[in-house]
Amino acid sequence: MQARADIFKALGHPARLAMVVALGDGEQCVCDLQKIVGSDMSTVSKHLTVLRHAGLVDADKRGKQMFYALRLRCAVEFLHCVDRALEERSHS
Amino acid sequence: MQARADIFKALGHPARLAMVVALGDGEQCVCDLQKIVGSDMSTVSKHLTVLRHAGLVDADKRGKQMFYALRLRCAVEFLHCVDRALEERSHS
DNA sequence: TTGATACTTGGTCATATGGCCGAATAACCA
DNA sequence: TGGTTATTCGGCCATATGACCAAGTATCAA
Repeated sequence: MQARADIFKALGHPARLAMVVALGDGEQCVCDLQKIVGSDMSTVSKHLTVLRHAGLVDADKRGKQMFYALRLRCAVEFLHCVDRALEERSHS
Repeated sequence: MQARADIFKALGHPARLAMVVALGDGEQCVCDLQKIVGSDMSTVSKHLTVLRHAGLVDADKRGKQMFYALRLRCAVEFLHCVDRALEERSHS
């Protein structure tokens, strides 16, 4: 149960979730992800470590850049359902 | 993004996730959920407040018991995908 | 081999989280 | 009314998290 919860926990931060959403469109380097979340690169890097440790993303170093790719695609689908729920809630 | 992350965050604790899984089979009172997670009832109650606040569960008081029910059914489906991923990982 | 770029790691610190305890509240029973 | 059960709320405290800065590592380019 802890391992399963760790996956949700990893997604439970706006910066990490935003990165996962971005990675849904394909791999990105840390520098691109940094532009998206807007925090210090060291902070972004630590967030990516969390995602990687949870098995949500894969890392691949090419040249001096590190490319991250989404591993758990179904996270994006669940997010659609979450968005629909938030949508409904905002209408009441 | 914060609202979306809050949903994942709410599921990001083993006790809360276990309760959500249990609620997947139908509503339960706090006393039943307490037996499942095994912590103090006040702790369980606070966890349920987190789940309720995230919109994951609904609460309904009947008599002296409070019944909680799962609202975001798709969480269970996503959990299946998570389990498959953990399964695969354990085989490597 | 010096310098610049792209990351990661370590340190520090404020804030958030999660646990239990004990007290309040609510509903029902005697 | 008084007692028991079910749940929530308010503290309190230890630990976890997240942010930044500064320093370290790796790769490429001049």
